[in-house]
Amino acid sequence: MKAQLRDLVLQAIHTLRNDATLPAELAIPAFVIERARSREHGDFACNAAMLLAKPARAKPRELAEKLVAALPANTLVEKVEIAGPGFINFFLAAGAYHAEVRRIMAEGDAYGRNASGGGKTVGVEFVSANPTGPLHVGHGRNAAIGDCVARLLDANGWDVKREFYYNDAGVQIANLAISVQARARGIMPEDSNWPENGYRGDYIAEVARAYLDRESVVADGETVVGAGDVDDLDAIRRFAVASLRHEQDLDLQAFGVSFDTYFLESSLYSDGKVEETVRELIAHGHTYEEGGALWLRTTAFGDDKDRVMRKSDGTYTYFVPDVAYHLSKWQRGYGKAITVLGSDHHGSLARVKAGLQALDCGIPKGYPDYMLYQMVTVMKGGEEVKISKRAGSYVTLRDLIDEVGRDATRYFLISRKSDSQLVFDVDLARSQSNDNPVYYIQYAHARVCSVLRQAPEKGFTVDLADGLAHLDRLDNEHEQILLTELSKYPEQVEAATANLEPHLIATWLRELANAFHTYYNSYQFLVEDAGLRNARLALVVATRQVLKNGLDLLGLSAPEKM
RNA sequence: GCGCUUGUAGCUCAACCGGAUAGAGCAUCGGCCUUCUAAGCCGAGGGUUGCAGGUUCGAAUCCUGUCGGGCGCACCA
Repeated sequence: MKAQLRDLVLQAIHTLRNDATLPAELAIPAFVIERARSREHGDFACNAAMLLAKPARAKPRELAEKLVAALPANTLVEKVEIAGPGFINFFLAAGAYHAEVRRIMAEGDAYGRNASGGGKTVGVEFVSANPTGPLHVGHGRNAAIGDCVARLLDANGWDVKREFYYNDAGVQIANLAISVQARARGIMPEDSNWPENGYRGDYIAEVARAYLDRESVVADGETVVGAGDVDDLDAIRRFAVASLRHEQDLDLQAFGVSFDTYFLESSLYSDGKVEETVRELIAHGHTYEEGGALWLRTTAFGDDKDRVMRKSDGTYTYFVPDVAYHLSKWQRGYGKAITVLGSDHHGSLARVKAGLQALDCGIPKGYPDYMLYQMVTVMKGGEEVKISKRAGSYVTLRDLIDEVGRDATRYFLISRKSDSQLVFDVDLARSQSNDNPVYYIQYAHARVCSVLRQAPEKGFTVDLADGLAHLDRLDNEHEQILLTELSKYPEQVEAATANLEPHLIATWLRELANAFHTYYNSYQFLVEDAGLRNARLALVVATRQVLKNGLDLLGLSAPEKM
């Protein structure tokens, strides 16, 4: 709808330029067509006249008059008004909304999708937790954001690859192995000889027990059997990594999130990618030696200080494989890449981007896009919760899912802008039976299903084709509001994707559900008048379809009964 | 100290990258079930958008300053 109106205004501007009302050399300003905030202002508003006023040296309202006079005739628009400082307000014909309902019915699950991605490949990297423990709430927020963004990009016609990157060989993993070994030897976290930075959670004891019992565990397509030998630290490490990867997979499965690729940091070393990256950086002359270390001149690419690549002990700092990893994304054809990252890591953005630019291999300047999210605080009974028994020092994602359910957890974690801090109120999410917003939306879906179940019981056949032929019977205010709301969905999908703001979908779905519930409470759908009845049923079935499509974008279920 | 980010109703958050009278939920108060599920609907109160300037037809939004949160400033990951 927006695009059509934009075209009309553009044509009007051209007309005015041709008849010299506007200077011929005048640049076309970046005017917007936007949804009117209030119904008195019509359906859409355009600010073109106000933006043109100054360069054309005309009064905005007079210019608006001329623009309106120059608008080509169109069946979409019923009335145009000029208001306020010079807004051009469009009132759409009822037929424009009826056409949208027919489109929803015809396109079904595809309604709201678009092809703007052109089938190009985008890599979305998210979660990327090291296998040192169960996933925590922060990983949950990361997973919810990453998964929804992936779904959004898919709905915009991108070929989406979901990727999980993890470190399976670094300092933290060594620490994990030592912790499990200590547990296997019967040492407790309270004991004086417990390793200094050891992981203290109960899950470490479970891994140790499974290792000693020679259990087998499957992770990332491989089976690892516990060797049972307390002194074989390498075997312990392999078993522990597999165990925790397996555990994280169960967490992700419970959360409804899956990946196309699990990328191991160690593979960057074994495939020579790290060495290759270092060679390239040296070859392009952006490195220097100082104090026995090899430095990268990242300040030449916008970083605030140069970074060490190879320490004086000969090992690499973590940022080198990070650059190698993102290079690998580029080489694997991810023309666009999005990395979802906790904002506590934002310091690493500049240096990774700098590293990629220093490679001078055609990677675009802003590559990759980062989505940063702030920390999550969990509240329960008015107090902050910091501990879970299993993990010790943090609240696990699994705790939340078990306590408030998958849908509610996802909704709460996705419903706020990612760069603001999030308070997860367990009591609100759980008292959920009543207050939870996700139920409110799902209930609207279930209500439509219920109406359709009731129809035959009342002796009515549901004839949607007849309904579509009688959409002009929908003339009350609530129906108008609902029709308008439905037509916004494609715009919402576009906006949420363009700005990487999945919470917009969550917010908007609530508005759609509200429009439906209000309608439901004001009018009976199953009325005697067949034309009216079928028209109303067509409208609510279209509503159900859009609710379902939106819920699906957030990875939420659309129940038929509640 | 420097950098990133954030500040909107009592609480949790929106506001379509500058638009018209700043909107929802929770909480509070008051109404609506012999009619398709009351997990719902309707109404009321509640605001100097942290503060002070600036930019212009117009600012919660952009700029400057200032105050308060969060995070980061390693030859750690």
